[in-house]
Amino acid sequence: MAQLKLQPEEMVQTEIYAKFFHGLSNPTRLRIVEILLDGEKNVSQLVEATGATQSQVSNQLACLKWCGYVTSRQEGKYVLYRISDERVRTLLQLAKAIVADNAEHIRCCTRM
Amino acid sequence: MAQLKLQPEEMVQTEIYAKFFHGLSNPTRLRIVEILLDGEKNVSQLVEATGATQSQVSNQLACLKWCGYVTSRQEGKYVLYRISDERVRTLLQLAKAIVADNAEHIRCCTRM
DNA sequence: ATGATATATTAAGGTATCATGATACAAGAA
DNA sequence: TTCTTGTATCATGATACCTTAATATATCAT
Repeated sequence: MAQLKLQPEEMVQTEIYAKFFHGLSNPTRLRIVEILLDGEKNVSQLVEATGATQSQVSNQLACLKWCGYVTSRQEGKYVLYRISDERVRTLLQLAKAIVADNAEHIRCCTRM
Repeated sequence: MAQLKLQPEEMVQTEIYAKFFHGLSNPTRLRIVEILLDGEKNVSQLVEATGATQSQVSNQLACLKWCGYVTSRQEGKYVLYRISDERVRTLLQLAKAIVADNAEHIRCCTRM
């Protein structure tokens, strides 16, 4: 039996944090976050900037929103997304700094 | 067609960072990292502390090692693991701080 | 109202990841 | 050597995740 998804009530702290990190574990989602760190964007702009499909972007934005990385507001027919917490910028910078000395290692990882 | 794993050469920066975050996206792996932040441990101690199987712990340690989170050294018949970069502690603290105001949101996330 | 554009949601299929169990490897003791 | 303990690897099966395509919803213009 593989990993069984827990019900919200039985999810403990560690699982919540793991889920939070999972938010940044997908290249498309991470790219979206990076782009939004440059400023508020609507979905079409994100589609353009990422090269992903509209459906993909919308779905990943939903994930990011659930995880608390982004918030959105409607403006006319557009929906504008932005980073909800400036500390996300620091988080990414820190991760990049840590990765810096290990990039080649991670690149070659075949275990996940 | 779902996600196709890229060859190391064609993996770009964003994918490397995503992979790095993926390292912390599994509860068992994250727990191991948290435990190791308390000090060097051997595999058996980690099995004991996490409640996971030996196989599971070894496998996840391999992932964490590839990602550069931990390093290991042999000492007699034991293999001791430790956090390879103290900044990982900061990374976790920062993540927890960001999550703090969004825990309930993340807990209920059904999109991933 | 209808049509056009922007975004969200859903279902289906394929791939990646994970847990399990078995097995292999390594080091020390007898 | 064999036995024991500690650790790593591998194959299998099950679940989770991602992508795609279709469809639904929303807003604005006509």
